[in-house]
Amino acid sequence: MPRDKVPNAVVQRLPGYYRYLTILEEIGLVRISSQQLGERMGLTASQIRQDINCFGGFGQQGYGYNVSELRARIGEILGLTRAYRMVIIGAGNIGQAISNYQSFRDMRFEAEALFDISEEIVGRKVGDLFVFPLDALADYLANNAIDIGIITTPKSAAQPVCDMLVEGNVKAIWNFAPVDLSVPEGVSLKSVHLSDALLVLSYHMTNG
Amino acid sequence: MPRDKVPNAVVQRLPGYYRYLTILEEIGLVRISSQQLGERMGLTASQIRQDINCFGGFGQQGYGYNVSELRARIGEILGLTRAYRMVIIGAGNIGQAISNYQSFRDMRFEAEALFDISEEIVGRKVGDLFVFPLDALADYLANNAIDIGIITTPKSAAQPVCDMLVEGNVKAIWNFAPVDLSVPEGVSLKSVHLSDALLVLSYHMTNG
DNA sequence: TAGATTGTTAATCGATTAACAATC
DNA sequence: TAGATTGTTAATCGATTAACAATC
Repeated sequence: MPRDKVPNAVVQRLPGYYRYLTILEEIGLVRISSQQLGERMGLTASQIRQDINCFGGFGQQGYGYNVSELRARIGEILGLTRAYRMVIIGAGNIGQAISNYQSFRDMRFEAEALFDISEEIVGRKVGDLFVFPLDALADYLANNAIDIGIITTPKSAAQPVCDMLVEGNVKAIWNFAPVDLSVPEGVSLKSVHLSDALLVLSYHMTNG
Repeated sequence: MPRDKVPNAVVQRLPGYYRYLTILEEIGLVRISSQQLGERMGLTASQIRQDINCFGGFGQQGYGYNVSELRARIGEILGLTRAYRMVIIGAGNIGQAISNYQSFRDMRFEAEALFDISEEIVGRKVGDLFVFPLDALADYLANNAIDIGIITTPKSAAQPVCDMLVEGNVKAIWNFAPVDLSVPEGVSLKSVHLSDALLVLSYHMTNG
């Protein structure tokens, strides 16, 4: 039912919808109109109806949307109907932070192993996860169907690690190293440049 | 020279320009054309010229752009001509990761103190930073001109902490708690919802 | 039924791309 | 000078908003 050229702008907003609808469901709200949802999320009612209608009519005229149903549908569209297995390469601060992030687990994005090259940390545990040597990564990927590889290594290691992940049939890569990686067609890649946000803040502090 | 209604899309790309130009300068490249820069960054030459011309003509016909000069100009526009003082509220994994992030320091975004409520961590050091009790935040802000407050607390604490930061005259807030905060006019706010990126990845893995 | 609100088409706005004269 | 590449205007594309008939 999805597909059919969903505009990129809409895809980027889906996680926000899911987040808000989860909160609304938690507080026990049963129905909501595009108008009300728009006020909370800072979008126009019109835009919300347009967005949702990319995927078919989940609403009911004169009533609005059923919160739980809409949340469930958007969850399906986002692919949240199954668990995702993840490994993290780089057991530094960011790697550790991500491995412990509760909200990922709540949505069944499950980090199951850390890999690093540092003698100091290999063999230890971080939270409940073992830290394996990087040398063991290829084998691990060969024996486990990992969906997502998360790269939190320094710059220089990022592309080689990325290649190992691709070789090991990972379907998506989430990169925190401040480099732009190249992946073959068919592998999804999302790079996070944390400092970009700081630069936008300093831009706004400086100008207007 | 800046201002004059710089489109938001352009502002969002400025950190990327700065990042690429820094790399190009490091490898010793002296000049670059919009064509070449576009190939590296995955943008069209036309877009690059449009973007740069929001701020005035830094290029030279028949030659292109001087890498160092263009980088310096964009740095100025982004407000990187001075240091920014930062505090981090929440000394958990993410707070610690951010306090240690070398690339922030390189651009003179300087975290100088952590605050937390946990007895266990208050009074300790994380890297070179002291962890102060949250109670000490108001005083600290009164006695130090802090530019940026970074919130890495749990959800429930985020809005109260945000209010304290605003009260203490912080100019910008960078929020990692998974809530949408409200700040008065004049304070910049950037919320990072880390898991959104995972959801976009699972969307792409699921659909096409 | 009458009132409310969706689904959807049309109008507007903003951002990207194309084109080319200006000029180094 | 001739060649290259910018700065800038015009054309296209995509995304947002407005409007309203369909319908619950």
